[in-house]
Amino acid sequence: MPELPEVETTRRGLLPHVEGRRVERVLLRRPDLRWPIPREVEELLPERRIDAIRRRAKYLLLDTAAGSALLHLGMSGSLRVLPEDTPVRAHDHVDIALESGRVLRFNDPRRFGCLLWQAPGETHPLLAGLGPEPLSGAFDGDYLFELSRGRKAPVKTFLMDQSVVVGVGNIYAAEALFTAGVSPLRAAGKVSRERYAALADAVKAILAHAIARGGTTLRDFVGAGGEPGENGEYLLVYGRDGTPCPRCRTKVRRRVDQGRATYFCPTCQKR
DNA sequence: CTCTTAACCTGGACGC
DNA sequence: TGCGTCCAGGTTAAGA
Repeated sequence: MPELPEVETTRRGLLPHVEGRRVERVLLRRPDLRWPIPREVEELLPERRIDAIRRRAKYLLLDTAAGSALLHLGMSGSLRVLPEDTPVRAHDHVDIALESGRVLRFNDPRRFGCLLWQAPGETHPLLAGLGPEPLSGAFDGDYLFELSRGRKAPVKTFLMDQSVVVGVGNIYAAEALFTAGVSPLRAAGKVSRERYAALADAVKAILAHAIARGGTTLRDFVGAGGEPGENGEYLLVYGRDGTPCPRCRTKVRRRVDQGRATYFCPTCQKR
């Protein structure tokens, strides 16, 4: 579920409640999510102050002097700040209780998310090899153009490859390709420099707008205060097969490519 | 290297 | 009401 805007929305919602707070205790209701939760989470996090909450790609890092808790929301995860006596619901897997009387609660029905640990000064293997942040200056059309030469895989797959650029998932890839007028099925290596410039601009604009609207909620996602994101109402093609293209009124098409549903306008996206 | 596919897991929607 | 099938925002591991 959560792509960059949803993770960033979560980070911003957690910030005022979590940053600078001391952890009182950690409660694991199961020993694993996608992977086993390392012992450092239980052993090193309690009594530590959370100095900062950072986002890298779709990961959140809770920084302490002893190291950083590394979280990923997977497809269905959410992190909320709640009063500590809030009743537990299904799939509430982890509580990080704070001295403030509130609890940071990790809920994840499908358990594709993870909670790992990064030692001070180290880079977790999952963070090594990630591409640039899409909202940074390191990401632009020329970067995409140069990196894509010779690539035969579809440009949508290329755009969702976290070693190419981070944070773009199935929803925002479809939206950006539509906005840039690029066919999701075109080989990445066949897209022109001009189209990549438009695509990079579209990625930046679409992600920034989605963050401003608190992310997209299709099913599970809620922000740190439990509120759904409002960006779903602004999607142009994702999930809208059969409805008129907002630009030319041709019916938006859905097809499955590389095992993922993709949505596009066959008239507007030919390049 | 690049690319493709299966796998992980649960729940909701839909057809019969 | 119940059951089978398909689908879902992500990522990795394994194989070609």
